[in-house]
Amino acid sequence: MPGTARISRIRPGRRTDIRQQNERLILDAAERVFAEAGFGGATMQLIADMAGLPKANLHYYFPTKEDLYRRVVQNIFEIWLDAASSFDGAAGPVEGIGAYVEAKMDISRRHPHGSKVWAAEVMHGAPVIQDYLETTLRQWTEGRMAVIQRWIDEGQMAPIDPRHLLYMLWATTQHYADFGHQIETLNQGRPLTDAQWREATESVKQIILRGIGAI
Amino acid sequence: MPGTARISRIRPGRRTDIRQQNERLILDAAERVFAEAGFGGATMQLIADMAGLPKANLHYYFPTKEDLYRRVVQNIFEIWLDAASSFDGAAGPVEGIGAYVEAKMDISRRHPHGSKVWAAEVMHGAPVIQDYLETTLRQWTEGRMAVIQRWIDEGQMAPIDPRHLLYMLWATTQHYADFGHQIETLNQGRPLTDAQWREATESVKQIILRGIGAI
DNA sequence: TTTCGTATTGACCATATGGTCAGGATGCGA
DNA sequence: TCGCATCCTGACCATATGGTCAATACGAAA
Repeated sequence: MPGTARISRIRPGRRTDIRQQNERLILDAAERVFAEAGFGGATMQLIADMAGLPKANLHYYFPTKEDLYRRVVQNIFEIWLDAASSFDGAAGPVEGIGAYVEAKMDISRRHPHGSKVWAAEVMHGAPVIQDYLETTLRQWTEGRMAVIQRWIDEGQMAPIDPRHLLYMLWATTQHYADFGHQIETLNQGRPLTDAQWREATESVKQIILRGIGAI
Repeated sequence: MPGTARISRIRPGRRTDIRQQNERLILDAAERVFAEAGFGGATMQLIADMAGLPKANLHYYFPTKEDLYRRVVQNIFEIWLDAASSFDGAAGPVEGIGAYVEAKMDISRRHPHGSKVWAAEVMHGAPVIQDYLETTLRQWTEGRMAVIQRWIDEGQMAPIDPRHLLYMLWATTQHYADFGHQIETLNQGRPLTDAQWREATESVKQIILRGIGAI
C-alpha cells in the first residue's frame, strides 16, 4: 500500500483514481481521529485537517459523519475477519490457535486505531454494526467453536469451553492495541520494540496453548 | 452501600447529607452515560435527566463536564485497585491469581459501566489519568511482578514473563465488561446468567493457572 | 475548442451544548 | 421569629459543529 500510495502521489493518476485516493486519505485520517477522540469527540474539521483537505470536501465523498464512521468500522471488521483464515485448515490447536494469535497480534500492532474504533463501537452497544454481530460474527464464532470442539473430541486439547477460549483469544490480543497507551506507559513510556512484540506474542501463545492442554 | 442509600432516601437526612446524596446520584448517572456515549457523546443534559435533576444543578456540584468525568474515572480506579488485595497475602499463584481473577470478574459484572469508562479513557491516551498510570499503576504493577517472580523462583509456576501475565489477567477479566454487549449478542442476546458467569470465571482461571504451570 | 461530468471550496446557516447567573427556596441554629 | 449558609433552577449566552450551497476549476472526450 505505501508503494501504490507513493506512485499515485507522484502522478495524480486518471480522473477515476482521484475518488479512490481521496477516500483512502479521508478514511485513514478518520480512523485515527475516531480512535483518539471517539465518535462524539471527533470533528469533521479535525479529520479534514489531518487528511489535508477542506472540510466541505469530506462531505463530498462522505455525506455525513456517520457515513464516514460506518465505513471506518466496516474496514476494520473486514481486516479482523481476515485473521480467521489462520484458524482454518489447521490440523490441531497448536498450529491453528498459534497462527491465530500471531495474526491477531499482528493486527493489533498494525491497526491499533482500527482496533480501538471497533472496541469503542462495541462498548457503546454496537449502534452501527449490530447486524454484523448478529450475522457474520455469530456464524464465524459458531464455526470456530465447532472446530475447537472437534479438537477436544480428538483428544488434542483439554475440554475447555470453546466460547470462553475464543473470548480469551480476542481479549488478550486486542488488549495490546486497545490498551497500547497503558502498556507503553508501563514500558518507560516507550512503544514496544520488535523483540518485545515477539515476547508478548510468545507469552500469549505459551500460556494459552499450555492452558488448554495442547502442549 | 445500598443500605445507607435506602436510609438516606427514606429520610432526606440533614442538610449536610444532601450534597453527598446528590453527588452520588449524579456520579451514577454520569458513569452510565459516559460509558454508553463516550465523553464527547455524553451531554450534561442527558446525565441530568438520568439523575432526575435540572442541568444547572449538576454544575452546582460539578463545575464542568470534565470535573464530573474526572471524578467518575477516579471512582473506577479506586474500585479497580481494591481488587489488588486479593493478590496479596497469597501463598502461591493458585490462591493469589485465582482470587484476583474472581475479584476482577466480579468487578466486571458489578461495574461494567465503570470498566468501559476506564477503557475509553486509556484508549484515548489517558488525557485525565496519565499521572495515575505513571505513579500508582506503575508501582502496583511492579509490586505484583515481583510477587509473581518470587513464585517463579520458588518453583510454584513456570517462568512466564510476569508483565504479560498481568496484561492477560487484565485483558481477559475486563473483556467481560467492556465487550459485554458483544458477549450478550453471542449469547442469544441475553445477559449471562449466574451459572454462566461462574463458568466464565472458572474457564479463565483454569486456562491461566494451567497455562502458567501452577496446576 | 467546446462540452460536460466530476471534483473543489469558501462562505454561510441552524442547532446543540457547555456553562453562567440572578433570583428564590429551604431549613438549621440563635 | 430572624439571619445565614446551602441548595435549586429557569432563562439566557457564546461557541462549536455538522451540514449546505452556489460558484468555480478541471480534464477527458468529441
